[in-house]
Amino acid sequence: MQETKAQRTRAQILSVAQHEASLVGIDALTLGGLAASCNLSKSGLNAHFGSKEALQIAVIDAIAERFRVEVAQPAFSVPPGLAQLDAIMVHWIAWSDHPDRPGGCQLIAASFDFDGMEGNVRNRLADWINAWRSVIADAVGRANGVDKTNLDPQQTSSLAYGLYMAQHVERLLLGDESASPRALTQWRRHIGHDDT
Amino acid sequence: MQETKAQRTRAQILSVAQHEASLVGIDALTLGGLAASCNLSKSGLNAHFGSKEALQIAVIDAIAERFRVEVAQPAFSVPPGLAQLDAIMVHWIAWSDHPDRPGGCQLIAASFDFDGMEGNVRNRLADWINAWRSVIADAVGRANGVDKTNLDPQQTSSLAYGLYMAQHVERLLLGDESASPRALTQWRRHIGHDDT
DNA sequence: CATTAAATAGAACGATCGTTCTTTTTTATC
DNA sequence: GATAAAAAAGAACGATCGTTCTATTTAATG
Repeated sequence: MQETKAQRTRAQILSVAQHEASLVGIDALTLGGLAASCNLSKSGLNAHFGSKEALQIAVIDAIAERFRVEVAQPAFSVPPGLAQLDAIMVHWIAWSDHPDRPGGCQLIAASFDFDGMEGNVRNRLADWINAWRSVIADAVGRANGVDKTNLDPQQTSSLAYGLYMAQHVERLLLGDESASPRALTQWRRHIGHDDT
Repeated sequence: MQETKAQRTRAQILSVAQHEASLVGIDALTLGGLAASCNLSKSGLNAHFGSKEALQIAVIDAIAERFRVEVAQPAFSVPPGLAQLDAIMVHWIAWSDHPDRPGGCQLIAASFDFDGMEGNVRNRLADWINAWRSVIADAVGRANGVDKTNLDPQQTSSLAYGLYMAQHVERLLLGDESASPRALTQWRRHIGHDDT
């Protein structure tokens, strides 16, 4: 057997942790609650990571990896241009709205929890946010070249994040089901992409 | 003496609580920590509110009242139109960037903490977010009449919130000092207001 | 299958949380 | 200034947190 028991258990913990983090936030995860959800003892679970901080970082990394598969890869299978910018937002919002994330995107929510903290978790999170920002900005730059547009990469990247966060709050705090399509409409208007 | 001691102490607690809430979040406030910052005992402080939940609601109300004075009133002293929309964002961002809020706007941060919860605190917060959204949307509607523009009130309100949140994260998590002016520039471009 | 190592359970720890109860101090009022 | 009321302090509570240590069970290996 190539895959050891520990690897399987660890993967299961991280899967459950991602689900719980969507509901309560990465910072509010507890070893005890997580252990109960995994039918593990608190110490048995902790043995896989060593500390809560290490667990949180592992959760962030697991989320980021899944994000790469579910959002980045599909979006960048579309050739550069406005259609790619459109695909980025489509898959990004689908990620936030996915049934596996009943409380929405964990990383965006964590941004507001950790912005006033210090430490490794905050730094790892900031690294990821920065990375995805850069990915979007680069896609905007390429779209300018391909489709002869003149979008500011920085500003467009900020706008993407803003629409994404607005959609999160409107949908989950205010219960506005039209928030997601509205964000997508707004994005398409800004980048000047006709969705037909 | 018109003002009783309890009223003064309560006001001081709420003032300190607003400051701490900016740093750690409304949900992470603790009676013990707050009491220490106010040179009060834990029970002495709690006697003013009765429970942590009541304290949190009082903090939200205190923030909302100060928001009304520092943001809404100045913005709506400008006559309706695009200049008023501009003033809304100027004062709103100044609120987020104010030295009294070293961790940024407490209500926006709380939106991501309480969106997965139930209870009175969440409801009070959602009420306030909805109210300010409506205020912006109404201002957009009036601007359309005054300045012959055709801005969608819902979408423009969402955009305002989005740019505001993007600015928060960029400035406080990523350390980007240009985030605030960039949000304002983006807002002016969208509403078509020339800042001269 | 026996042996060793890995994985997990269980118990206990110190710390901190919100809340409650009683006592003391301070404030307001006559 | 005496008196009653209000405000604050102090101690204790049960609960929950992350972490650590030891014992037990399970899995991997020769």
